[in-house]
Amino acid sequence: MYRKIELKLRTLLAEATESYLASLPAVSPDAKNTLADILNLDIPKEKEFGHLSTSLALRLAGIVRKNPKEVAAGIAAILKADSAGEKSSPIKDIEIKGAGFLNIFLKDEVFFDLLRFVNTREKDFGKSDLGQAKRVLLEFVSANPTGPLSVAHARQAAVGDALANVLSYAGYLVTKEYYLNDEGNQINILGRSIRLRYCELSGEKIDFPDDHYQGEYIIDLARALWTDDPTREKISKLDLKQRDELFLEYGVAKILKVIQDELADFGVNFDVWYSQKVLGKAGKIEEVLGYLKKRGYIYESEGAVWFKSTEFGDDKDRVVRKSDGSYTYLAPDIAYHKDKFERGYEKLVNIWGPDHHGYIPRMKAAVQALGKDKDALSVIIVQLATLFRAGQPAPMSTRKGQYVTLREVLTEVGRDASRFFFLMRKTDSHLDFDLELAKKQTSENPVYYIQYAHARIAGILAGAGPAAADINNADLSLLKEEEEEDLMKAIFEFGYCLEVCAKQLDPYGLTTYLQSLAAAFHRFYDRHKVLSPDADLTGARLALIRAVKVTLANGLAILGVSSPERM
RNA sequence: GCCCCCGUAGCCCAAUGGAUAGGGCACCAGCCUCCGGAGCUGGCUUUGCAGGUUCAAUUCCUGCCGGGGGCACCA
Repeated sequence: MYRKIELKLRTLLAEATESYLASLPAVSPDAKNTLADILNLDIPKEKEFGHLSTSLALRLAGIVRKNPKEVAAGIAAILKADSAGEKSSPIKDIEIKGAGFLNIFLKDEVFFDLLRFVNTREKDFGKSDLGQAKRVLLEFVSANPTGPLSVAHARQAAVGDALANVLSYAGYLVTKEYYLNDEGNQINILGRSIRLRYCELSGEKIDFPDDHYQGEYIIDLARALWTDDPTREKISKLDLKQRDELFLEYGVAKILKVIQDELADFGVNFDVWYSQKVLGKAGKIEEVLGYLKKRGYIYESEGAVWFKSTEFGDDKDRVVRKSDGSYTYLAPDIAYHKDKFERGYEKLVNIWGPDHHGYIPRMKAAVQALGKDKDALSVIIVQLATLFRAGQPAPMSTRKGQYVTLREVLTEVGRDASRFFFLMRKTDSHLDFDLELAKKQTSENPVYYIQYAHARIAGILAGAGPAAADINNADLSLLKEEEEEDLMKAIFEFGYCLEVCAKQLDPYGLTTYLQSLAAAFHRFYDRHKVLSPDADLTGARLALIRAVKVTLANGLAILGVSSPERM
């Protein structure tokens, strides 16, 4: 709905601008060519500046060497003349303000259509064709199955899932994928960690190395094997290599199950779990190295095999096969990304933790070595979330086995609050997560503030009786109060907000949007009564608040937060 | 050594290069005969420093200061 209006206005503005340029005596051909780049359309902060605004004239002024206000007046005059007689034009009025801003006011009908659209289409409200059905592979979390998920993974999961929803609404075809590092060094260490704990239980004296997994859960896993008589019997008959294999496979399977359950309880579901082991078994690593070698991006030095990533802007070349013959993480990763492209995805989005940010240049290099544009891969770095409890930061450290888990946060503050809080800051900014605030059921807590607005509307609609049934035939022209207009504008802005989120590959903007929408509703509610003896006005207001409810619900759903009818 | 994030009011944070830099907390003063007071209204004080690009910089670039975090033939 927003997108439809936006595209219409863009067309009208472009046409008017072209006519204006044609009317000038001599204009460099650049002016017309750059039009698409400089034609911005924004929702201004101040309502006196219209529903939508463009600084097109300011940008164009320099190119055509004219006064910005003059340019604005020229374009506005043509635009007004063009849309005056045309019924399909959404423009009610255009004003020139400030240095040369073109401020566009939309017809009331646009907003009435909007309300009817929202109340009819409900869950579809907010969807657009921005993504042009492009296939996107969104890979996130992808934590090694060597322990329960941490708070860092929790934020990545919240961001990834919400972003998937944002992109789906924006018209992309999104697949959510978890890359499972189920072999390699860390997994071998996991197997050995369990074995050592097992030996310990059998009474053997062991030396548990620092770089092994220290967590309690390793002991629990070992104990489960030790206390099961048939299993213990079976293990005693295996040789050392077979034992290691058993410990490793058992550990991965159990921990993977833990991770999957945690994510499911967090409301995050993946479409694909992609195994590194399977990738390797299919020979894709050798295949991609051969492919790169043929293209001249592979060489040997110091006994190791190197990928010439400097060719594509990386600081230094990177080892893909170590001098001991084993692969680095990079080798299967290049193979994995090649496979993503081969599965038909045009756009790859990876969500990584901050410990991987130095990894971006080499992965971008790999993508280019595979013959793709470097923009075919976007990497989003999710900065760490620091937990606070009563003003004190809670410690987190993956290696020491002393970290706060997703499970703990989930248990303490619940799914809705935790998912919302993880999204409250820009994804690549640090986030302080206040556990006490997240648990509070007051207006200080933004989740409750928004959900309360939703529940409040549900309460009114429930109390409206038969008046609510005929919502789409209401006379919306009765909505004339300032707070009513503010609400309609806020609903209109939903599509704009989603578009910005999709373009920035960051869902966090929705959290502030929803807070302001809820605030606009509470303000309206405080000043005007929905249910009144005036049946027509009641009908119109019911239509309005129902549209608010749908918008809140859609926004919350995108973030993975529920929208309760009662609280 | 290299890299990433952040410096906005007493505190926490907004602002896709735009117009008078927004909101919350706290503080002070108000609002229930009325659809949920988990709400609303009014008041108060701000862009770390120095340059640069631009018609326009909180935003982009360079340097510095301060805070947080990360990286090495680990994943």
